[in-house]
Amino acid sequence: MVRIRKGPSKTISIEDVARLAGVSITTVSRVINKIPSVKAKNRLKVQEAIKELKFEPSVFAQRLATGKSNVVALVIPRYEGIFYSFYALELIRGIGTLCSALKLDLLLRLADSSSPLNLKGAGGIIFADIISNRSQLIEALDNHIPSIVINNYVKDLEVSCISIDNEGGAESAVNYLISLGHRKIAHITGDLITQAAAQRLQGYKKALEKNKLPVSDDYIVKTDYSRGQARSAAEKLFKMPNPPTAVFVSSDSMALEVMALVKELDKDVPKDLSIVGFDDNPSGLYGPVALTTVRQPLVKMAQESVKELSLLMKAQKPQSPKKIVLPTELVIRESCRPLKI
Amino acid sequence: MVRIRKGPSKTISIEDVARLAGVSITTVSRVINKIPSVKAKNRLKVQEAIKELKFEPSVFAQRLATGKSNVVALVIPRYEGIFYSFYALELIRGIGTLCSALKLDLLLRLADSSSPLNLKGAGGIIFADIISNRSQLIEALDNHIPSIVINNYVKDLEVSCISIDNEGGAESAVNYLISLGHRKIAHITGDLITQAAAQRLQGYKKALEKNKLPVSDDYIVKTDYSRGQARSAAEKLFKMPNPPTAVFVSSDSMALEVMALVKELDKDVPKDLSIVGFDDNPSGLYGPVALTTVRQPLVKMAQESVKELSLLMKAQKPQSPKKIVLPTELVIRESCRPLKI
DNA sequence: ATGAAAGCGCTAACAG
DNA sequence: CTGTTAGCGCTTTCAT
Repeated sequence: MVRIRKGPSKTISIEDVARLAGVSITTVSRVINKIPSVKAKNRLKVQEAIKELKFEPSVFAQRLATGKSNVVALVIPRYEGIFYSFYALELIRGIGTLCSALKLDLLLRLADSSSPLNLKGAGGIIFADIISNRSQLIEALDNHIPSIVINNYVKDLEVSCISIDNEGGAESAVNYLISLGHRKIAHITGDLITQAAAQRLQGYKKALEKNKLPVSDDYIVKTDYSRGQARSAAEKLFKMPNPPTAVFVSSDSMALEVMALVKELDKDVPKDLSIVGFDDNPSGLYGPVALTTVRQPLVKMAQESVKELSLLMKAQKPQSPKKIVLPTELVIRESCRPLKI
Repeated sequence: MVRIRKGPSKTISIEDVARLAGVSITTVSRVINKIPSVKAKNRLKVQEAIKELKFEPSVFAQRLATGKSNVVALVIPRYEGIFYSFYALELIRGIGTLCSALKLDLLLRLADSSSPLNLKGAGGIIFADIISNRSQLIEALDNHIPSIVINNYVKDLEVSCISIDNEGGAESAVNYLISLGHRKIAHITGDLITQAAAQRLQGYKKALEKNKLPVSDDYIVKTDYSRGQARSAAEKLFKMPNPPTAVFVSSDSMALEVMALVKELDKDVPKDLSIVGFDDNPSGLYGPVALTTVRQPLVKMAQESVKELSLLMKAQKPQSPKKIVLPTELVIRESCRPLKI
């Protein structure tokens, strides 16, 4: 804990402003809170006094008095596979930008698993992904703190969530491959502890099944989202007696790794292997072969969550939770090609 | 849907605890603040009451009463080249982790240029990079808010800063290339609006000069740190009548792009071009040719900054600022080779 | 349209 | 060792 103002520089308070402006502190408060019922003349005097004194109302006093807080806590699992990604940064950027636009303070909390959440002071909470920290979400809900979950469809709790149609996205990716004539389609998963990776796997299976194609466990290789494991996964696939002609990879960064490996083996993408990623990470654009991928609206999800949360925070009565699933979009570029039969 | 416990949740205050425990609120306050002078018996009663009521003191009331805050604000320029990087994520992770260990709240503020900083409530500020937001730093200093700057050596202000020896790192990279026999060494810079990129350019020049090698502007290509511009830069270099045999690139992610381009042109790293990057980004490890690079202690810098700041926040008197420059380390891998003469 | 006064929940002298 | 009593700076009835 720290002494905010030291020594002689006493904090200027609403009272100083009132004195200088020659009005009551109530009037000053009204000006601060933009309550219309203040005479224009007084309003002006107060505003001038505020400017002259460089007065800034104490958030702590305001919050004490109102019981409201405009602090948004963003809870992100301190989980390597998640945190180290294009995804996390996009999220933070999207949320950070909108928070500052809406004058909300953004509190960042890297959550280690299920340790009790420190709720003090947050007026609202955004849970980014729920990985072994479900109890924190429940705690927040129990305490009636407006909360919203993103990138995770939570169906069994009364909480708003905004997630992404991972299953649909995966399905469309695999359907595309099938439409190109591929039959031997492998899937390199992300970390299945995340809902996104699990859903993408589901989508992959679903597409195969709907097209009456066999789902072989040999063609499904699990990873932790890291490039290292993506590489091993791809190596494993290539060594198979009956290797796939196409692969759907659960993230772009892993897909790029697979692509790199293919080249090292003196093979060609898409000639020898068609690849579809997931994310629409800009990195996919730079290589010699632009990556075909599934675009997911990360920034939109982030921003929607802030908007939605700020609504919840303002609302007087508890709102009925919304469950939003954002659509994805297949972005066809150069990493796939029709299979010659 | 699972129904979460609902009901009139009046905030329980220190007074409720006092009543239940049969003591005064002062005693409760003492227990909360771990002041030893409370009889064991009372302490126990209070602790039980706290547990029973699930009481959590209001941070706002505490801060109002004490004038102290344990909130650390992290100010990051909302600057694409910076923010979209390995660097930003490492920083956030390092700072976030240590803050939660030290029970400090982390407020994230994406700063758009020089808009006035909203100081309210922060007990301390970490400025990550200073890009066109110098006025915010000065504002913080003027208000005697403990502040610390990282990744930027600010020599003309009385503020502690922890930066990285970019110049030295660059110099050692180029020296290494020279020791390998290279004479035609190019440099692809980062965005020179950042101090890091500017210092790396300086280091590059210095190394050449010390070795009596000519510094040619043609060999220095400026970028904004993006992979796209890195690619163009490399293309430009290759098209030169007298192309370089080695290139020092201001970031690993750009270096990887250059490497990719070389391969596309059916040339080889390091046979046809030696490359050194900067960052020690794990991505550099995965390709067929591991990237030689300059390791910078990003996480250490982040963590040191929190430690240092928490000291400043605790200190009663203003401390004399420390200027720390963290060393880098050349990590030799496979992307360079001796030049045949 | 404005002001007086009563809190918001907690800490910090200052007695006892 | 413990309780009483002022505030901290602001919002919010309730009068005026």
